[in-house]
Amino acid sequence: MTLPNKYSPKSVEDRWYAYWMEHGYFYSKPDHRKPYTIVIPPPNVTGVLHMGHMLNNTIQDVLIRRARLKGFNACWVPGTDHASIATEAKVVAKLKTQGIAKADLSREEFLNHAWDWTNKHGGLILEQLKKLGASCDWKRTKFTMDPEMSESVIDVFIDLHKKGYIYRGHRMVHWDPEAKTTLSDEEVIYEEQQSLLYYIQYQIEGSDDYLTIATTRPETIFGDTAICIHPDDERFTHLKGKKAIVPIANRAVPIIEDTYVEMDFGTGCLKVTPAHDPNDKILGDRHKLQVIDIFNDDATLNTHGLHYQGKDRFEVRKAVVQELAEIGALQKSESIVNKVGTSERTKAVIEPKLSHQWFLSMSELVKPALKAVFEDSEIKLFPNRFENTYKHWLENIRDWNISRQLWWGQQIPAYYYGENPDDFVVATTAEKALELAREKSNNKQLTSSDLHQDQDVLDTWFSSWLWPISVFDGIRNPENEAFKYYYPTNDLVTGPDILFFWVARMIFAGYEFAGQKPFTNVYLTGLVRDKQRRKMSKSLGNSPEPLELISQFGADGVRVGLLLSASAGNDLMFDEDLCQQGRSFSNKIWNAFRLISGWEVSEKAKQPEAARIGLVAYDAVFQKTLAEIESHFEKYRISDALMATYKLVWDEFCAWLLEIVKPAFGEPIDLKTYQAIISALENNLKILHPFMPFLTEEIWQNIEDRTPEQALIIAQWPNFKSFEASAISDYEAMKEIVSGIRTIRSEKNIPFKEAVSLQVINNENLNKTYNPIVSKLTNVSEISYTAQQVSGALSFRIKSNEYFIPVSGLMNIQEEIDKLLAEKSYLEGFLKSVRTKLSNERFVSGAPDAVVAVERQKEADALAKLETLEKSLSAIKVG
RNA sequence: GGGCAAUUAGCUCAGCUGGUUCAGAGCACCUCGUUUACACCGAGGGGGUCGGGGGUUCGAACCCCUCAUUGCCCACCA
Repeated sequence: MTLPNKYSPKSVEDRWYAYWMEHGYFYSKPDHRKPYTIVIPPPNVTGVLHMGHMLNNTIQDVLIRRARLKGFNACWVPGTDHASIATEAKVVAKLKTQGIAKADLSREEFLNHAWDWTNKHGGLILEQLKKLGASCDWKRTKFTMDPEMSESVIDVFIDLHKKGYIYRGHRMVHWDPEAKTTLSDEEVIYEEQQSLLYYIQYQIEGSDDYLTIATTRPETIFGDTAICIHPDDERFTHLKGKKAIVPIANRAVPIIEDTYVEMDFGTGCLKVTPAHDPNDKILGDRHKLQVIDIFNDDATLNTHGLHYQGKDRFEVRKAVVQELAEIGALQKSESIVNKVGTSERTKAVIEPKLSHQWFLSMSELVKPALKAVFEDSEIKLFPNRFENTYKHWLENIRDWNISRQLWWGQQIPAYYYGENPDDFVVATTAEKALELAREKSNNKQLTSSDLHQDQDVLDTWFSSWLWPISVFDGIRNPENEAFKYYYPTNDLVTGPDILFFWVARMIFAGYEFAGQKPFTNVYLTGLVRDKQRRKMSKSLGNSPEPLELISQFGADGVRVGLLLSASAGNDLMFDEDLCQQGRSFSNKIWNAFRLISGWEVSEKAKQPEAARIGLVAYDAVFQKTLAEIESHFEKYRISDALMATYKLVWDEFCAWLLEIVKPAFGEPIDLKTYQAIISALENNLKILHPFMPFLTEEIWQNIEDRTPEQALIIAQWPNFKSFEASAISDYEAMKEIVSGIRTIRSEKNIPFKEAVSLQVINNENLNKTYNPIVSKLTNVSEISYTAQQVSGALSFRIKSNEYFIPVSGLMNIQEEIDKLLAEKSYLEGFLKSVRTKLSNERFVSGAPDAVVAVERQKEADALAKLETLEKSLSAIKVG
């Protein structure tokens, strides 16, 4: 068998993915095993894979593959989200390029276009995930608008309405003038902006006097219905009970008094626009003010805007300022930093707007979600600092605006039958609604044409909050086998940006509709940024194309690269060098396999002693690492688990063990060693597999012919065995000796081929078992023991042991002396600090005995080593 | 304005209960090396007042106070 000296992922990855699919390893159905379940955070159905998805899904795949190897029935449910605002916006934009306006279409026609779009682009992202190696149970793929998923959403709406949690209200909500829909509080992002604060003069009715207000939104003067002053503000006592004239609009509005006004901000006078500011709305309610809405749905001005009718709000702002200046009503403007709400999806500046919307009362739903995290520890967040954020949000939660003025989504199952806003019923179908409506209205004559379904759809999150339940059909059919088996799921992996949108709400839904938590552990990943810490964005062009990265470095290389520096909750500064490292690692493993596979095996050859003891020691190191990896995973320290695996394979397996057992050139390897090495390699492949699925399966299948039942993906995780810690420490001491000899060879340019001999003063009574390894790795022909300093030799010291390598020819005595003196002075300093500590009575009496003993040991070691140094110095000077 | 977190080597980050894991890892860097798996390699090496200041303690990267810087979350000051 000849193998290329570089691992080429391209030829391997598709082949193994197809093999895994063909043999159904990803598919899960309930059985006697314990389940391990993850539901994917469903990406937007028309989205494309970005680096955030790569990170997020790599972590999920690592967890799933590991669980599979550990004997769990692993089930990773994939799917997509209909993302109402984003998808509807895309469809609207696409129609626009075809010259079709949404307004010209019926709801049904529009939805047909939207479904076409979804079917065309939908699921592309899931195909991309396959390139990454994601081992999802594709047979369970769900879409939040699948008929049964939508049905669950409607059922839940009706249930909550019955319980009295859902209500319809006339409220001030966040209006996105671009998407022409309301948004929930969470969908509004406040951004700091440099704005101008305008000082505008309003004439007092029936006088030449005027007052000045300060505002950042002069265009809303058309909606002014009062001026407000603080009742205690002595500057304005004379204005009480009077009226002011709104400039341009030339309307008189009352001057009201309210303690809400801050006397030191602006001028102390506030214009009140109840239709366009939440605070003004409260003031307006309190003082029974008129409400004048001046905007159309797209934030152009309506008839109240007079000659500005039909123009956009920002355009009008400039024009109004101009006009105010011309009529002498603009006193001044000054620069100010304020926060402006923008739409999370469209980035449009939000307009507060009064309208009828559907709300979900949160006060009851929140309770079990708080208890689950803070009392029962049923759910854990990683890293746990997010629990604070979670708590704060839950404790201050406000009712959830769940209606959206869109068509793409689940239409609200409310049917109106009368003039009154309360004349509606809620039902799964129009037929049932009619029945209910006849009952409620006491009007048996009502017909279906008298009923009108609410035109709005539900917030996308109102379907995705059911995801862990609804993917197993647990809403409609809670007794089904799959739901009972897989729910609650185990781990959720997602970004902190959707902690409120999604994670918290899934917890609400879990307790409310399934009576149980939806998952146990929430792993919150960081954001993937570029190496200058900037967010990845299309406009900056700093986001690498994931599939290109995969073709460049291999999926395994990219996975390793992403995971190496991604600790939970911390942002990841992505750098292609990381993928480079991942690819190098792939190649290293590949070449280790090449080496092993090239060996000729002899049944007659005897196992060398070096190989025998090397294998024993490696076994202990492997077990120790296995335990470490386990502990890292328990704490969700995935990058640490990977790093421990990386070092085990690269350093311990490749750099040490393989060098120890490697037969001489042209020589065969003995069967016993060979078998042990294969077994060690196989164990390594198992623990590597979650991180690097393709490469490991490739090597695994190359080691010998395997049946589908023997595939690595479903192999058994290595067993834990006890190991002797002392074996490891002796082995580590051996490494120090090897390193000491290599250093001398390197410093003195003694080539490896030239054998040297080693003489040892074994003060430490070091285990000689490892001598064969030392000899092999450093080409030491003979190791002998002595009690005397050796003259004419280069030396190094480990603890109080001294090692000599006699050299023929001249050696630089002064250099050796300097080296010894430097070591001596360092040691003296060290000894002094230890002794200072030990001579401190309070340390000796206060510190635990073990700590004091350690210090005394340090002192003894230092003294012993100093003694050997002194001897060497005098010996070398004499010599 | 309120809250949370971070600050350790050139970069990215560990450092868990204060003491043998105590100043570490990986990458990068420098020197050397065509040793029969791998230059996507090997051997060796340099590099940090643990953000500043104060305190507690026998002992502090770690606990407390304070200042600074950065990031995130929340909040209706026009």
